[in-house]
Amino acid sequence: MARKRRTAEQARAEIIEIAAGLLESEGPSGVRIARVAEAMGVSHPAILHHFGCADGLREALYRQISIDLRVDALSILENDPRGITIDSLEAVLERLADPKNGKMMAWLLVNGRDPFPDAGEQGLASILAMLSQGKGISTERRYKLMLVLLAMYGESLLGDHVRARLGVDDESDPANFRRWLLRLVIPQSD
Amino acid sequence: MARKRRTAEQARAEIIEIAAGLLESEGPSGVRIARVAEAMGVSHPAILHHFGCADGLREALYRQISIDLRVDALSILENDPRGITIDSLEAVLERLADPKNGKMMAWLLVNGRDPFPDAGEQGLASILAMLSQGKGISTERRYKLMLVLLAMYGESLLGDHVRARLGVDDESDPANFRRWLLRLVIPQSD
DNA sequence: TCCACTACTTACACTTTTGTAAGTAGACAC
DNA sequence: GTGTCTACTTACAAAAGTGTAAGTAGTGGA
Repeated sequence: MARKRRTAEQARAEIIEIAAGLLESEGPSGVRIARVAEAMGVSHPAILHHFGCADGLREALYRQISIDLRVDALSILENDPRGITIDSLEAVLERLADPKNGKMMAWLLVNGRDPFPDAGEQGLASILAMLSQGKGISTERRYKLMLVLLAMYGESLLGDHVRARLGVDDESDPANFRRWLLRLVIPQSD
Repeated sequence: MARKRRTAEQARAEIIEIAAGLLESEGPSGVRIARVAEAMGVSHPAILHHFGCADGLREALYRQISIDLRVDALSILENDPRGITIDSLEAVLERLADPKNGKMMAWLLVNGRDPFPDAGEQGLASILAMLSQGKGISTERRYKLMLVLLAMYGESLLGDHVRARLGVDDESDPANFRRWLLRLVIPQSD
């Protein structure tokens, strides 16, 4: 059989990427070494070669997803030359609220994983600083931060479902909702 | 072997209850007919007898969980003789935000299930009425409702994780947060 | 060009999970 | 009591999923 040879690093990355895709498209039962190997076009022992055992792959997938979820959103803050602005915050919220994140997050949670493992607190801390405007953190401001985070994670998980129940099918509603929320918690941001 | 005989209805209810318990305590891999049968003290074909196949059980479990999630919270509104009050709303939020719901919800979502299937809109509609105070529903008020719902579902799913990241370990914090949130969206409720 | 390394293959074995066939026993009707 | 119904049992079979052993084929270095 024609064989494609990757570096170990490439292979591991590709396997995880495909496993993540299967998780999203087929649900948890798509994350099996035989299924992943099939989707990737390799034999299933090739997967075992790189991850040791089936749970090894899942473990690596947990890690990668939790990293992606964070990096994806926070890289915006780090890369915006103007620093933290209302616009960049809004972009962060958009990423946080992305329904694609929802399924991944749900998988982590239902498997008892911490969705925020051992990362630097950079992201939360900087948002916090924005909200507290250098005056030190009050309970009020912390609640605002939690509200925004929980609402956006809630949005990613079941925003579409809630809108369906409320009979809303305006495509721009999620964006409007995010903007409304930012103005609610940062009043001077009109 | 000593045999306990239930009605078909009782058996199905008991099986689902035990399966739900296993889902919470052992995660998705606990929901297998052999495991459920063991926990219930029957042979595994007994499960198949009532649900046809393994997926039949899971399907029934999806249904039951989505019903329970709703009924649990909304029965408070329906049973409170004073009608909808700030206190009863707060009790609803507490139920919505219960971490036990989180795992169940996550399981529904990661398996592509609608967490709010085909139920009467009673619950949401009555909360909506409370927020709109009979004046008809504005976008502002709908956003407030969505904010509360999404934040509380977010809380149920990962409130504890977010608090851990922010270094909060005050046990009464979730309750305080809920009260703060209600005052934020219903200003006259101090 | 040869060699070492290892990403990958095929073939097989094992375990886990699901499903089936046939029969057993508890409850209810008469 | 006798009989019918069906919730449940045991025993077996099939399938799915995982893991192992041994060998093959790319790739990079000498």
